[in-house]
Amino acid sequence: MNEDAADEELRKPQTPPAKKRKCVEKTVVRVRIGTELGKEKNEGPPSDSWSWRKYGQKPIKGSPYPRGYYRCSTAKGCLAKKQVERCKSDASVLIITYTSSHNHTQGIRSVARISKQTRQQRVPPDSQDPKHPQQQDPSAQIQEEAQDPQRPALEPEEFHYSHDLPVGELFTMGQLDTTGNNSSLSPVLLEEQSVHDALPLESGGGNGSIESAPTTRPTETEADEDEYYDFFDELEELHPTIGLFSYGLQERHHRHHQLVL
DNA sequence: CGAATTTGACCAGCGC
DNA sequence: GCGCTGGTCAAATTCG
Repeated sequence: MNEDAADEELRKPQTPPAKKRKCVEKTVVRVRIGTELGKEKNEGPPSDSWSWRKYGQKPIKGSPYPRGYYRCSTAKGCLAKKQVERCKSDASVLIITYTSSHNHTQGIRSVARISKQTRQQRVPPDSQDPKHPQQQDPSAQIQEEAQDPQRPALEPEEFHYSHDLPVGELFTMGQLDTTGNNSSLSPVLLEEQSVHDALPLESGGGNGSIESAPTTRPTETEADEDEYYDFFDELEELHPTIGLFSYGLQERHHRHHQLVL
């Protein structure tokens, strides 16, 4: 009742609805997935801590893949939205654009456990079933949750989770224009880009490693590469979540190595 | 049967 | 001012 009314109010405000293309807080997250996923649908909506309801899909000019529009359905009246599309240059990369903020909180934090399972099974995240959009892609979940700037007030636990991970080598944070034209960034890297028209990126707060982390690794010999992998294996022993990250990074690293060769 | 998804139409911002 | 494009709505359809 009230919620419906509130929802209607939110959807039919006195101010223009959210059709504005400018001055919208956006956060762009790139998530590497498998390539098989896209053969049936645009993409399996990557999971995160919220429920999303799809309300539209549009073909995007210049991209062979349509863009899906999702609205947060976790809480009624939540204005959070996200757009999911595939990178036109790399179909295995999902580009998720978050807009607006959640007006609620939700704590689902079991990444470490998931990551361990993922490693053990060696099942690539692309095996997710498009029919089951939620809670399917732990790596995507991590990568998405590593940001979430639209969260109005991070709970201490969430804050710890989001910033305590040494994800600097996985994420490249930076600005990009709202067209998503970020050709200056390496296509083989998972990337997280915060586009805050009003809010500058947080560079302090102990997570400076993210920004200062290298976006590309120096050329390595095969011995170095083995050592590199061992490093991640050890990391995983120390921290399962890191291990999950390392898995993705190893994949990328290997790919990069092949490209170099 | 209710909820979620699909899909075409409509609307408004933006570039030329 | 016009056309293009992106974003949203809402009816129809599908799914659990």
